[in-house]
Amino acid sequence: MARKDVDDLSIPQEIADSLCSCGGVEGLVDQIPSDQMFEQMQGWYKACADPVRLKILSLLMVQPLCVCVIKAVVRMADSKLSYHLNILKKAGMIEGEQQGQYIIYQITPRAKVFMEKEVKRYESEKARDE
Amino acid sequence: MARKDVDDLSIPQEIADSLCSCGGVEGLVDQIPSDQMFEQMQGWYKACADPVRLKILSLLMVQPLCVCVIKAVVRMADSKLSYHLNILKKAGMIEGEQQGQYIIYQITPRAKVFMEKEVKRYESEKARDE
DNA sequence: AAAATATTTCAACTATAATTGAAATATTGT
DNA sequence: ACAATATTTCAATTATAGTTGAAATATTTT
Repeated sequence: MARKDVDDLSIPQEIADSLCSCGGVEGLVDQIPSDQMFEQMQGWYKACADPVRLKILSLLMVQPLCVCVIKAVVRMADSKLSYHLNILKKAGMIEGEQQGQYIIYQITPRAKVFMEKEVKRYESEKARDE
Repeated sequence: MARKDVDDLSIPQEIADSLCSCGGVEGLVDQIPSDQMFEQMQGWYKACADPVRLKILSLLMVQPLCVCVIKAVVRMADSKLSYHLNILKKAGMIEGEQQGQYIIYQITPRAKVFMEKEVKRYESEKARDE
């Protein structure tokens, strides 16, 4: 079965051999996560695919903040900031709670773990490159 | 200076207090990475913000593969696949090398480290949720 | 209850990303 | 040189994401 898959594709011998030893195209697919998982993982990467949103996440790693303080740092129109906050909220990376006149946002524990790891990874790579 | 920043914003007392103890808006900014870093980090998240591209990365974590094998797994038009491969290549997450008739792609070491960590993180979170 | 402040929502618009199919390029086998 | 296969490139289109400014909502202060 696996052999057949591989033969049908007419691929380079080297690739074909190792493909066979891992069970052909079928075996390959068995070794990777499910489509559903890629679908879900994608969400956070989309949310993080913007420098302003990464900055907001970093700010909230320091402490919870109201929108006005975030605004004072990122300097953009209210509605624009609100749009980006909403994307992070929908992705489950931040949560907002009304406190009186203000809405205080905080980073979710899971997003904090993610960001801590990522900042470390990035910095260790940068350090190695120098 | 920091005190002034905070007063100008007229923010909730609780936030104001902790903002002051960390040096006001200025102090806050000092504690987060540079804009340039967010700009650079963004690149990989953009590249990963698509389930097909995540799947391709996972496939290449198993072994280097020619385009035709990747195509056999992800099942899409050549030009579409090529488009996504190019995005991963431009982001520095994969590299392609012509070998005869074929082009063999492989994941870069840095991208492999990233993906390994991410898959682990995702799975440990999923495990905790159950 | 009216005015002030903080924040969000909405609709119109602009910009960027993804898809499509045809044509181009590169390599191999005849 | 020619036909076949693998892959990319291109231009046109469609779809999605981001921006803008005005209006709406929520809360507090007067």
